[in-house]
Amino acid sequence: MAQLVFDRSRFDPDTVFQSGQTFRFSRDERGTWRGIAHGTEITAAVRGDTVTFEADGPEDLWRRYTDTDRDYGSLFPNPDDVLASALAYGKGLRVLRQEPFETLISFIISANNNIPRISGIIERICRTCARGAKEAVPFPDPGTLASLGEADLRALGAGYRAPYIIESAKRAADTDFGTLAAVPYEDAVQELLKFKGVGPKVADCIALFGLGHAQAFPVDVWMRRILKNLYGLAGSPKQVRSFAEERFGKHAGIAQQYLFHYARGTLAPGS
DNA sequence: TACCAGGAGATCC
DNA sequence: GGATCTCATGGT
Repeated sequence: MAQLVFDRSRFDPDTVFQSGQTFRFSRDERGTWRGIAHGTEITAAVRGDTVTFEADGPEDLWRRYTDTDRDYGSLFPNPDDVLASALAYGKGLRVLRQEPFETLISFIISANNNIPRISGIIERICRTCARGAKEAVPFPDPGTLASLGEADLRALGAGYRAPYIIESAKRAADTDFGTLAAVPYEDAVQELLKFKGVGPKVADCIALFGLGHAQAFPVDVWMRRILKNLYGLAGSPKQVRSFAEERFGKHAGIAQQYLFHYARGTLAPGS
């Protein structure tokens, strides 16, 4: 059993697990978070300013998963006013390093969808693939998921994304995600775009959350919202990405996660 | 009822 | 290359 103890300013489960990058965690009455990642059950208990993170497996895996060895403060030495506010607002937020296949399918489901529904669909998929009554069920491997029928996935609420999920699961079975994590960001995105249901935004989410490409900058409705309202920039997703690359540098994706969280917490929907 | 949600595919030019 | 329409589903 690996046990990691953090100050809440370094890893805050209340922020990380509600930030829309993972969909498999929930909080109990006592404030303890439970979920599953890399096929392993995780608990993260909050007591005052101390966070105790526990999971089976090597400590290295969970240090990498939580991205807690990296000093985010040093990544943005001279943030502009907006980013400075977002960094302060999201104190304790981290960009998780998740399983590529789970990230791929989760963000295919995320397209034109909302976070509570995404979580529900994923949970039902995991439960269906597990066929058991265990409390926590892992995310299925590509072969198991691909063996579900399109009708099965529609019955679980996936809607028109059902065929995308099956096709992409089949393709993932023949994909070496380790290689995609090692090649340059642009090359990884080109490869990810070959999956059905993966466009520019979803490809960036997979590159950032699943492959560790910190320069990936997913542009969604919230990002366009914050760039329009707080930066006065109303351009296409492509223009927004080039602005982000210039403004936030090679760790733009980490800035993006803070800006996303900040926008959802402070800006009005539809603004 | 119409609109929205961490968009993408298909089809148009 | 960009503009436009449609795509399930559940919540407001």
